[in-house]
Amino acid sequence: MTSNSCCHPSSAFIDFLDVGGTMTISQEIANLTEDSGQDLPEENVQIGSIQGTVVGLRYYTGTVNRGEMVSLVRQPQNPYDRNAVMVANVYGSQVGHIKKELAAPMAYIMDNNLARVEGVVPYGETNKFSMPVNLTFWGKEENRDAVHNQIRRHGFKLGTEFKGSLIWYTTQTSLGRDLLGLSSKMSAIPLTVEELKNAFDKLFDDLMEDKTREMEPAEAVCTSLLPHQKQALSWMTSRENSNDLPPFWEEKSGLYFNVLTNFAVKERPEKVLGGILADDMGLGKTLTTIALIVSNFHNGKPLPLEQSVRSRKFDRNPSLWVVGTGKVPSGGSGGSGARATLIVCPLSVLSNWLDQFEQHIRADVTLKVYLYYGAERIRSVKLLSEQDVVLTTYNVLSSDFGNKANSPLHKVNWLRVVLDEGHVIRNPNALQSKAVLELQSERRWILSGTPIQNSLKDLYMLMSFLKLKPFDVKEWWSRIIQRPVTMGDRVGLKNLQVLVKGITLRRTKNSKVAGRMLVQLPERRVFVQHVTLSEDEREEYEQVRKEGRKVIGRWKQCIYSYFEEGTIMTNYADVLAILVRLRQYCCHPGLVGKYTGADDPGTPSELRERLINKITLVLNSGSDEECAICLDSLRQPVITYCAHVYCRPCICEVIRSEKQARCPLCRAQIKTKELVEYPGEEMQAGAATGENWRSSSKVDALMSNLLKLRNEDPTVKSLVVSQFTRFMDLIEVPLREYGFSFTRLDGSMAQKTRAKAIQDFQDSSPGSPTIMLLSLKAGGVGINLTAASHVFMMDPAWNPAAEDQCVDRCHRLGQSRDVVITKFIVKDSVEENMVKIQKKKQELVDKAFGVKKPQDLKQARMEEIRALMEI
DNA sequence: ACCGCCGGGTGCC
DNA sequence: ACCGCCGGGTGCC
Repeated sequence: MTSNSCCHPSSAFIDFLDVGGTMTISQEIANLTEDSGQDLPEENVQIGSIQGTVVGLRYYTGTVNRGEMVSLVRQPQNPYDRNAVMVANVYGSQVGHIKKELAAPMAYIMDNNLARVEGVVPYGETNKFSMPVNLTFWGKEENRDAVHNQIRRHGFKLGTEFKGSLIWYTTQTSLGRDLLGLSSKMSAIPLTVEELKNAFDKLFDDLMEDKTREMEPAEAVCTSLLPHQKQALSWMTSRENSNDLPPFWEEKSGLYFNVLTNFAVKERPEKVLGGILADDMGLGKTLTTIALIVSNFHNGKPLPLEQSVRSRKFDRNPSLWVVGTGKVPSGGSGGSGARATLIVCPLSVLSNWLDQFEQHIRADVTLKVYLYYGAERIRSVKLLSEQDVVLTTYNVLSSDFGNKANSPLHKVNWLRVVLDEGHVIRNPNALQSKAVLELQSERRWILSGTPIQNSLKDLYMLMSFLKLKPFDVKEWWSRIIQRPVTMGDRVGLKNLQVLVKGITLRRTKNSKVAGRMLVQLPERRVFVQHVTLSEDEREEYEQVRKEGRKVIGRWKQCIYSYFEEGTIMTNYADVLAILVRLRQYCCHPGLVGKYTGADDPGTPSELRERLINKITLVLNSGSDEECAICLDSLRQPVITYCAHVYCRPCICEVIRSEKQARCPLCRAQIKTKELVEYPGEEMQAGAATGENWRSSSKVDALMSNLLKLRNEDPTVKSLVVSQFTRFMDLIEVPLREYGFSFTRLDGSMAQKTRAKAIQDFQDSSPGSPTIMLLSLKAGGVGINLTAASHVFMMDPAWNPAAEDQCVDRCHRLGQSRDVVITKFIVKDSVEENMVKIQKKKQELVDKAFGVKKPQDLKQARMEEIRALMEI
């Protein structure tokens, strides 16, 4: 028998998808040093099993069924025995305790994280005083001996399976075995990596059976819905009005029974009203949601709205944004009386929601929309409850939640909570995730174009938000879905598919309705324009390249031979620093700041200098870095000693809320006084946008394109995209000089200015800006820039997906012209190297999964770094 | 608990 | 009998 650790597909290969994802540099660096998670099969093998006894049944109310899964919880504070191990059922009710003799070694194993213990009660469910429990130990291979020894020292012995249980339990599926706590070594042949990848790809591909019924929106919606939007509306409405039991629950002789855990309760499990709308970007999730809000109030009736002869007064500035007159009709709200829908979204799409409400709701009806945002927001539970819609951001929500005493959003009983770009709550440790879980609502929706970012772990948070019992508790999610699936268990995968299918609607741009494409988008054509540096530029570039090679040469040896994690991280950051300089030279020599070479971090002041270098690098990389806590653009950026960058308020909140605060990205200990601030721009070399401005080959190439375009058709609008905001500063000079009207959007802009910039650009009246300077990641997804039909990519990004997403902002629903994309690449430079890496990443994503094990994953990362160093 | 364990009652065959 | 045996009281951690 081979060991479990050798050939099972692991979640690592799913994580590896991230190469095509949208990682920021600091996340990339963090990933190099991080272990790849806790649930890799290598760390999650079956160490052994033993039958134990649950005692003290008569003192507790929790009951179990034959074959039911139970959880084991340490009770170190138990006054009778500090080794106490409590046994609880799926709803968390205590069933009893593990008999103390066995609890003693279990306590040691659990407290020292040698293994996780899972229990299943095989029979004896009606016993009065005690019952057997099959215990299975899961943990890292390296802990196997320690666990076995510990058990043996107390006079027990771990076996590999339970004897006799199969006599009455005939299910031959691996799930059946799992329910008994049996070894899954006996399971059917596990899925191969390819099969699992395929299954994963298809996870959200719904065949649309039962989901093709259409529904007309309420009259208050003045936009006519496309067929697929009517289908989504119909499906969402039926999800909200459903009386069905949640997935995997059945009614059996007056009891409600969960077929996966064998758990039964008298009370009907709470209905899960809502789900995941996972349509591709541009299919109109926002419009569909607006239609849902006004079309499906209580009892399947439309939201009662007053008609008004007055035309709508539209004013963006006041925080109270009421469409029409302000009176709330009293009648018509049946049931609980909950009225308001809360929409939580990233800052970048806030204005889009307002636009869409204005655009799609008839001007003569009264829809109360309150923008709960900004310092002036009114924290009144009453006011919020009386709205039809309350719009807010993840930041506002978590910042209110942070001040526990005063979070009005958490005191309202919402009719509906909608999480836009809901995948941002994928990290359960983030404050905003916790804040979102605490919201009280009858119905819950997640809107997301990318419901699974990189692994199953992300899905857990979504289940948790939807309150899909028992998957809202980590242990049950892991036992029933995550672990079986990552170990290639077919039944586990089947369950996952049933689960996802029941609550998700996903269509892609390529989906078909009755044989026709959902949406026919205009073409998009990509041209690469090679730029040759002038002699002067080439000379400077070569100078910097030589310096860089010298620095890199110094570490190459230690990287090529094996490497210490710490060294590799700092070196990787330094390699990136050198590369940023070269990339800047390719764009414009005026971009390049002074490079302060980094040697060993010795004294704190040197460390400090290194950290300042690093944060400067991150912020100037032009990638509009996100804070990993709020997942929004960095505000008051600070860097930790472990070299991770966050917003100061976010990380301070983390430090405040935990006794032993740890870095959310790498779990290193962090302290407020060790945070290093970004010193600001003053140490930058002046970008020379003033009198001594000079052009560059790339700027010349851009300008000649723009001028030619204006000659051909003066109404054509273009996006000029760069990762370097200071490059955008430089480009502004010739744009002005040649009389272009332009606007600008970058990560540093406040919400108001952003919205204004987008609005101005989208405006088609004569004299409106024809060019938008756009920083690659500004604002994230969701922004609508369909006025543009040309995109100029000034500098290549590490990540091809980031470029695609950027193009998607104009190549989406509403675009009437073909979209032409021009990518500038400097010949014989780091940029060509980057294009190669882009291609490699894309290949990996496409055919993917040649990589299974974390070692290979690390190897792949190393290959990438090596490739990067070939400058 | 139709057990094990405890401790009091008891004591030839 | 400083034992064995009996049978009642009792019972998670």
